[in-house]
Amino acid sequence: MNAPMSIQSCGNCGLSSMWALTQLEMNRLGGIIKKSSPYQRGESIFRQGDAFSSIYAVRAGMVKTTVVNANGAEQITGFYFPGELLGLNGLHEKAYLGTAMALETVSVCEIPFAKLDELSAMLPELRRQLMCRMSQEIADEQNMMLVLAKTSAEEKLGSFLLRLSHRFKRLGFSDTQFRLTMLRVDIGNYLGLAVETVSRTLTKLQQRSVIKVEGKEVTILDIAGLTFLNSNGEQSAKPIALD
Amino acid sequence: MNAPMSIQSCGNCGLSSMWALTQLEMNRLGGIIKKSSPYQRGESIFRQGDAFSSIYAVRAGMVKTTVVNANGAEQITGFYFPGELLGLNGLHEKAYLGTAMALETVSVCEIPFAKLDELSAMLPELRRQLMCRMSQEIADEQNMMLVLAKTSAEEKLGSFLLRLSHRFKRLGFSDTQFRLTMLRVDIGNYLGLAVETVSRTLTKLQQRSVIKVEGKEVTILDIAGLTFLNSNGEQSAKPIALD
DNA sequence: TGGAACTATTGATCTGGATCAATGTTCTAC
DNA sequence: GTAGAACATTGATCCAGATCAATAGTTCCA
Repeated sequence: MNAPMSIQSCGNCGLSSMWALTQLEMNRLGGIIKKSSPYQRGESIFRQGDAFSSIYAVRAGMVKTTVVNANGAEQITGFYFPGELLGLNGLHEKAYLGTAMALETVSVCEIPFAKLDELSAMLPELRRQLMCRMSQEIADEQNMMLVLAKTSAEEKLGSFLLRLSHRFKRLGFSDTQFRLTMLRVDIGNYLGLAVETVSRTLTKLQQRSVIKVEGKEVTILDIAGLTFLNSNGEQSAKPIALD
Repeated sequence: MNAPMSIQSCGNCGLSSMWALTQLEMNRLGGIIKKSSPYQRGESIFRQGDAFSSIYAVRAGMVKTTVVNANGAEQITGFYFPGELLGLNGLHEKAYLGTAMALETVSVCEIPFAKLDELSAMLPELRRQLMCRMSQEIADEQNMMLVLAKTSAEEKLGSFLLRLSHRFKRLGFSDTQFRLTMLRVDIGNYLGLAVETVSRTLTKLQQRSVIKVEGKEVTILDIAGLTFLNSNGEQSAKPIALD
């Protein structure tokens, strides 16, 4: 069983399966969705400051979102998988608060928000799904805040790998063997660690036979070991919280 | 000009002014809102794991939300001011993902979510406001992630104080003099710092005449100095991002 | 196919903040 | 009021991870 070279979702924007909409609802939604041509690695889907008009559903490939922080440096705010929504944080500002950039060849569905809003008045399930997605995004970020606030480099990387694992599984891929689409420097940036620390920590976990790392390919050998990590590299009593 | 002993919002749950609804909409919304008796310090409004049924609008006083993390320790996920909404992260799980606890005497409005959802089908502006609030919550948390991921103790505390300052201002209070309702240990927990570091950093900022601290009362003396902090305690070129 | 730029790993050193410890201060309840 | 508990500050020490530096491996394109 090989890890995929890149992740692809199936169906209409990956929404049909994940949104649990009726056929009628899907058809109506389909009517407002625009499929755009694929983005190549490094291309941006929208940019910080652009006027907000649409949210985007990732169809295939991975996307990172970044903001330019106080010092003019780029800070990564998230990685997005197929089926996930981009741009949900721009509603209230009428502008995108960050830049969404393809990490590999990516295709997305553009969903004009005004139309989605109209439609959601008529389709209760769509409205609920949309709110649930936003709720999930809030919950997910709170989870990430926990990781950032409390943990050692090992815990941060452990949680990071577990989160990726869960999301790959949700997409129907192996949850024990997958590809780190993003660069080491991106991981460090996201987790608040120096690249060197990311590298060293991956090596350390490999030496302890918790994971195997070959370039971008990662295999989780001991998921319990990864789950029960604590700041001393010892086993802790309870798993690291997820989702 | 004295700092308030506790913050109180005016109007119907503080929603009328902040939600920009028509009188009709407010009346309809008012019909489904329950006002509960005040909570005393330390009392919880809802608890992690409770079945999700309502969101809550803070009317008066400050609230903290916490989750129990992997090690059984309590981790603070946010502080909430009057006018802000609690429980938005529970939608998709049908359960509250954390505990909301009063930091002082607090009153809230309970808004049953099922009814709010129904109503939002009919009232476009209400629907939009609700989504905007969720969007804002997402944006706010991303901002917090930036603080947690990148910054030194000084930057973290600087950003924290600035965020508080902005929110007090939004409520119509002084943005340069206010009361830290939460304990030092809460601040440390929230920011991923030891209590001792919080204390030392506040002292350091005071010695540099950026702020004045007297117990829970804080005065911002040099808002630019606080804004332009970077990890060296030097001035950086651009302000720390907010909201 | 070569080499320039980018990416990753590993080593050596330094430092900011955690931790441990002691003391001071502010609440709260009786 | 006062005692005890809870909270906050300050000092001393130590270590995880940042930073600096060198090298090795990859990718990309001319």
